[in-house]
Amino acid sequence: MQLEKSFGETIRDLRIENHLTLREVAEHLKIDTSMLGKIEKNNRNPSKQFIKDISNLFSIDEDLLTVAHLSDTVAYSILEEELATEVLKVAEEKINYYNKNKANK
Amino acid sequence: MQLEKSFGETIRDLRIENHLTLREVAEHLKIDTSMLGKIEKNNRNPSKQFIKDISNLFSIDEDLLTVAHLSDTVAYSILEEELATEVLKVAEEKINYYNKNKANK
DNA sequence: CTACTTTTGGACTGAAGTTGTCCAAAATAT
DNA sequence: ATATTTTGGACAACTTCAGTCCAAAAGTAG
Repeated sequence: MQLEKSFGETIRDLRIENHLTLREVAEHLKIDTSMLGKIEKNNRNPSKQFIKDISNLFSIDEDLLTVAHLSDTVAYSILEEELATEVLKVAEEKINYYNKNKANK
Repeated sequence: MQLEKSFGETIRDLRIENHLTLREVAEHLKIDTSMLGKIEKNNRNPSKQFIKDISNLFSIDEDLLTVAHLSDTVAYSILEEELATEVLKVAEEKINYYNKNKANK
């Protein structure tokens, strides 16, 4: 798994590897070229539909891109905090606690 | 550390332990009573200033409440995702990567 | 150099979300 | 029954975000 690569970098690299331009990919996905450019530069968020479509286009696992995107969002939201690592640890405990309780509803 | 307690529950419990009403605490913090009630119910976000002030009021570590709040936000944002745990793992790697690179700027 | 294509980013609009405030109903306590 | 506390709806002001359009900048090729 490509650890440090952002969602935008990931899909840009995929596009380059496939020798496509922004315009071409945007046309396939039926979105604005400028929009795609911004997503690649992490200046706009990809929608769920976008992730689904582009995964499909490049035949790559949708979960992989979903994780790339959501982890970007989470990381970015606490990047400047000294307590970031602690925050993640506690967040994980809360999620586990939530899922545990959801199980025996 | 109180794992599963949300930020709101945490400060509500602190208030009850200290035998104070919403109105009283709100007055100390110079905020609207209704606002405080909503924060305790996790229906509104605490501001940084709010966290600072209420930590001060109850003489508890500000970092503890900050972590409680931020972990709530992070957990809530990915709670419904199957991939939540994976997301947190990758987010942590991204944060470490970011901090590593910040070190040797 | 010129013509063409791609990439980048500013500007804008409407939609969606957030904050803080006020008020009144509901719940609780005296 | 009266007081107080708690809850939550409604609202305006404000911020944020998505998506679109356009033009300048950067890159490519003749």
